Amino acid sequence: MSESIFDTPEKKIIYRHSVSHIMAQAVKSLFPDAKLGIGPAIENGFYYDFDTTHTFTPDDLEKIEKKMQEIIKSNLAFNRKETSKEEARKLFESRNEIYKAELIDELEDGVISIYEQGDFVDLCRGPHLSSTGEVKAFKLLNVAGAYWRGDEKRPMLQRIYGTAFDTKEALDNYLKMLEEAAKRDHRKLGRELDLFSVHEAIGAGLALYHPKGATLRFTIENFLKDEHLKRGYQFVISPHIMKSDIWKISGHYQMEYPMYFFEIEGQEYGIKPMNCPAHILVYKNEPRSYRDLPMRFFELGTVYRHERSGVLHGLLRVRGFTQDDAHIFCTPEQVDSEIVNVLDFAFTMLKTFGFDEYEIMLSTRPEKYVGTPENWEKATNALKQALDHHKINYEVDPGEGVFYGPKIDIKLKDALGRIWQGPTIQVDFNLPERFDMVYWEKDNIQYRPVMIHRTVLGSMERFIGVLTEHYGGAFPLWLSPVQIMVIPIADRHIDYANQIVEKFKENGFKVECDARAESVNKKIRNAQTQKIPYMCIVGDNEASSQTLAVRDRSGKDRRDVKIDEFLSELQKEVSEKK
RNA sequence: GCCGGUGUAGCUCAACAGGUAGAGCAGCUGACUUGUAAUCAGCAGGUUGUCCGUUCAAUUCGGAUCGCCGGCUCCA
Repeated sequence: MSESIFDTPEKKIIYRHSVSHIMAQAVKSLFPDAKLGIGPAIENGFYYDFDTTHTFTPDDLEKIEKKMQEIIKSNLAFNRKETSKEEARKLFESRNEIYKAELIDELEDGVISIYEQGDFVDLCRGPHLSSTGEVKAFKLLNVAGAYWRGDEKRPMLQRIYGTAFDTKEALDNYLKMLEEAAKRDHRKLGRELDLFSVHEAIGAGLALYHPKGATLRFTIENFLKDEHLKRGYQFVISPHIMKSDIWKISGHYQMEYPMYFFEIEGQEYGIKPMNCPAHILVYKNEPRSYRDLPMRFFELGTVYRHERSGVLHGLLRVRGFTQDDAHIFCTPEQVDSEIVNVLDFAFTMLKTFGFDEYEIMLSTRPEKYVGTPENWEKATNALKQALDHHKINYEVDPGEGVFYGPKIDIKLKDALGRIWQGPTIQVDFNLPERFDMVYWEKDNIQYRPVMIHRTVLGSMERFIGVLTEHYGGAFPLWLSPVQIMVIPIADRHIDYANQIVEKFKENGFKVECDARAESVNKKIRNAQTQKIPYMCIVGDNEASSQTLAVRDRSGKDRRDVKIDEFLSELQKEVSEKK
């Protein structure tokens, strides 16, 4: 056993949870009317929810921090007490803690533990530190609204977030890490690297790709298309608007899916939020035999969804986005192998793009569902087996499947560790039914095909956003929108620089020439801040010997490099996608 | 959508307690022709997000609205 109070994940939780109690005590002493919500430890910190008529300001956070310091200084013991449910209820009701009383009501009968430090009492399972004086370093970070019990129909409380460490240095390092992460924010890099923009005049959640952003996207899309062809997918293309009739068949209309609707000559149309109905109609366009299956239809399908204004976030959450969408129609027997293949596809893609950190969730049958329990069981098992087949660690998210089928979600992290859903594999029993899809078996009987919805990147927008943060804007050569910057030292070297540029272009590289009448230092600095992988600086030496001076973005500098040798190096690097 | 914050030049930021806006970078012009992270000088650039209100006077105060930021809820 270690003496440290902060060296395992469990101990960190105890420590931070204790700090959240100290914060709650401080808040109660400064704002006695504040009612307590819940106050758990979370990854990298803690929070506590309060219901009070006072609105917390940044100044308040400082005051609360001061109070917390006092509490820590007075080294109050955390005392555990056990009591009955009724006693506990009485206690918290007498203190006007209606939220705690509600929590107690939902606890099972029996012993209930409460924790006290000084005059502060909290319903809590514990455990805690032994006394407040053990806390060495903490900081309150921000205040945000949060619905009581995460239910938007219930009151909104004020949540104060904070973090705590066992040393001042560790706290400072964490705060510094947050600052560094903010520099990798794709919204900041998107502007600095001239990748994309959003405009109030165009609308929230609607991104414009600039030439460099579009180049990056095309590179990814071209690669995606090739990979899909290799894996037996066929391309389809569908329109952006479709009559409401089809959204009634699919059910989006009745379930009030957040779509945009409008009218043309008295006929109502909806802008597609999904591509599936179109793909289904391609399938249904003629009779299908078991010999045709599986059919895999792929589309870079641009969809629009009315996302609520408060959820929009750079490229990571937008209202118009392009999914790398495909629908696989197969026989029940083919489901297993199709899922294995899709998972393999998704992981191969993530690996290619350098992602090694992601979370995988298997979402099972929700309360409201269509299809038979047997089919759900079968599909869920197919998903499980595919995960096991790839020896993948995953978590089960019980009841979080879509109403039409279970799914596997792969979640990617942004620079700050926030989680965004990327690739998804969903088994669907609903739409084949609603659209009355069939195929003819050997026995000349019609059967219902199984449908699998899947993306391997998620959406181009979200993927590019996460990818930008992942690389901090320094994309590997094959993805870089500008791969090489040629920098002539003086005007007399521009001709040679242009020859070099042509040579690179002929070989399929994305190259620019900085022929401005600026200093070499400035041009290098510029290319450097643009995170361009290679700079070719050319002056008298290079022009006379037909060579290059190559500087890479790590700052390494090589002289007298032969052009053809450099070209083949570049080609190798691109083909390796490193 | 909800809670809180915020909105000044293309970008990053100034402008004491209301007195009608300033810098650096970027841009343009000129000079310099440069050897591995910012050459110098000049010029230009804003009805302070928008609308309404309070006031002799609003970037500054109040309201509404739009956008953005942090959360919550919801999702690729």
